Amino acid sequence: MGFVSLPKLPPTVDPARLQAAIQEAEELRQSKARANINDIARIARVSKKTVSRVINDSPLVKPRTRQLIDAVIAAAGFKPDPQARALALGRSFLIGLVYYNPSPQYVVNMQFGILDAIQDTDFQLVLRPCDRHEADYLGRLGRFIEQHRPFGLVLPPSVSEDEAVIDLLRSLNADYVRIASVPLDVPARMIVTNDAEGAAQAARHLAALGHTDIAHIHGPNSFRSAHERRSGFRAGLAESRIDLPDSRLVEGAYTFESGLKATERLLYGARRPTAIFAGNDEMAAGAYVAVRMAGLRIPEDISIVGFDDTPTSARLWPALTTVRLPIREMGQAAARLLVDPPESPDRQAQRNFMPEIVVRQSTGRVR
Amino acid sequence: MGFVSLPKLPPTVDPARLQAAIQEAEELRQSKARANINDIARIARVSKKTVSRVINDSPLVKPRTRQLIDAVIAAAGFKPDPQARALALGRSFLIGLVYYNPSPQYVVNMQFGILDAIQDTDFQLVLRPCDRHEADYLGRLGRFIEQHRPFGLVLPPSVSEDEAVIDLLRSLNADYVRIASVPLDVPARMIVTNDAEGAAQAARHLAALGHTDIAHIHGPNSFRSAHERRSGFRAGLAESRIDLPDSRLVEGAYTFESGLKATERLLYGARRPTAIFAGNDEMAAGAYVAVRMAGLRIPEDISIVGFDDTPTSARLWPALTTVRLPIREMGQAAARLLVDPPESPDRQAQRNFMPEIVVRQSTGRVR
DNA sequence: GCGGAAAAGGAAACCGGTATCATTTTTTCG
DNA sequence: CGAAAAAATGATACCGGTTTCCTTTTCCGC
Repeated sequence: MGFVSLPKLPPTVDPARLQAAIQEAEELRQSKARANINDIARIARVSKKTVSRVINDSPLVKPRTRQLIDAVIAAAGFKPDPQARALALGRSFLIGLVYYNPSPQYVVNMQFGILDAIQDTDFQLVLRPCDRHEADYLGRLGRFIEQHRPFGLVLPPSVSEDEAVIDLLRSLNADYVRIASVPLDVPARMIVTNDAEGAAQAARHLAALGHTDIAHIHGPNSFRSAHERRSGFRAGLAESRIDLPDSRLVEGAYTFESGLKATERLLYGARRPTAIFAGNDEMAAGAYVAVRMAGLRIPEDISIVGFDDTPTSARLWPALTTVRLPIREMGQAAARLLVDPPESPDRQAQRNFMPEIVVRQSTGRVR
Repeated sequence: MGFVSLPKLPPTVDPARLQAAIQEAEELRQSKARANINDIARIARVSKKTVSRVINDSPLVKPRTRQLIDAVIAAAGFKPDPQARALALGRSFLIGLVYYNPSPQYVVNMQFGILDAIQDTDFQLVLRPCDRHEADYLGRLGRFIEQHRPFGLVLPPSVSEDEAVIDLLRSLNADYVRIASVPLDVPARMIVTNDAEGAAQAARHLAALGHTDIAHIHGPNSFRSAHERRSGFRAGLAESRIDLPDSRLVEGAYTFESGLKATERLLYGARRPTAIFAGNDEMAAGAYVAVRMAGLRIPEDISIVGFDDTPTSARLWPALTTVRLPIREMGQAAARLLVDPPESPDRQAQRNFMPEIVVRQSTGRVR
């Protein structure tokens, strides 16, 4: 009769030794403010390199050893010092958010998104606003990167389209993720929003309400999003055979004031449009003021649509019909792309975001 | 005849040696990505400790030596590594902004203020939003501090009043500056705004317009600012012998929605007030919507005053009369208090800020 | 010119991790 | 069973600064 060959059990750590080590680790925790890797190594009776391997999930540690070290780490409440790791690794645990001066709502949402993603990790979010009109804005950014060696950078729209910035980052070998309305880079470095489709939805909505005389206040021509939104809007209108002549286009700067001025131009032109699609909510807010100053009503006299769905839109009266961009989620996805290891399933996370129209009270049937 | 005793010239560094060192430093700059303190020491033919002394402005370095080392540092483009300094010093160069979820406008302004102050320094701004309603919010904050040993923390109103947070910071020996409407701490750790006086200005403005039937939507009772603004407003009205009975007070939450709800309560009460003072701009924006939904006009039927002067106020229509709080400047002052050495003249900078009323179009004479 | 104090500077350890490479242990297999 | 191969671990240097403590210079009055 033969012996059944039992599957070999993984050799387990000597319980007595484990207990003793845990005991010692807990005593350490009481006495000393903060355990370091040497303490852990001493208590577990291994070298600090082995502890380092455990910390970094190296596969070269025997399960038995790992179990012991993990127990000691937990009992001692040890957390590796980010500063020391940063020094040794030659890169810090900072995630930089680089932005020009967009609407506060937008930045704040993006910030929250990134913070969601790095919650409870060693990563920290640092803010790097920069002024494109300042002569040395690239120098500033470059010095920051050389000095602090951030783990990665998130580039929201507008910065993401600045090739001078990208060239700088490449030359400094810095990791980054670009957020834009068109794929400007390899997929691993991009979060893409289909702004064109969002704008088309706005167009369909206005068309369905019977509007035919429609104007569009677009963002600066140097912004890809302005392009995408304009052409998407035009395409959406074309589906209903509505024309968007150049005379119905006004360029704004994505700011409240520019929206106000642009709307005034539209209102006092030859024929007043019955609907205005603003390139973002800020400009839509400006349009509201211009319309009111002209003594007109929203939406009875004129319908207005925005883009972004920042909290502003719900604060306006009547509440603004707008195209929702999931900014927070996008920030989260961008940060994950930086932070999660490439083979991680999270790394496969959403990289394409589809805007969606949110119908509120600023649009109505044409009279 | 006596010799005129000339003031002894400080011994100057040997020009030849200086030139040679600068030359060498510049070559280094070309060749190597990044100079470190050892390179500087070698080129200047001093020990790294002496270089360290120069970096840290120690008075124990002879002017001649300092001149030489400074020249080498400049020629080599050397900047000490913040990570390494942080490790050695046991504290990082991070300034943490800890906040609950206030209005985005407020946070963004505060962020800009802090960034103004740490511009071109090694300090970085990191964001630490926290949710007071989460069970472990103190634990999270504590772990952050123990792990990252931030240089200092800025606590805007509301967090600044949370004694549990303060106790935690004290126990962890963390440096902080509190921003609040009353002096809660030693002057070196406080930025104080006189909210009561700001609210009194609002009261005087409304009184001057002939209003006597006035309501106030105040912030949560747990906020000092709500207290200060309410009592300041009441005192300001009292100067004109106008009463602010408890029946004219409604508690809000400093949010848009709460402002809307509170205003509805006021409008549908027994007698409609002719003016409403909202505790902040967000609630004022909510009041606008409630007033509009009730079919009333601003300011003809009802005057509205806000507080903070966030960008929102100018985006409303009609533009909101509000009390301006110099949030950005306050953030700047708070960061300076943390960053500038105590004996620095900047440290004597403004610590008390006086709000100021900004009259726009949302207030008018009572009918 | 000399002794002693003060000023200036340096050697080596340290902060808390990681990397390289050699060494020890374990496994595999003839 | 024993040798070679593979796996696991450790000794030591290193990242780039600061600190401790000791040595050398400089300055001063006599």
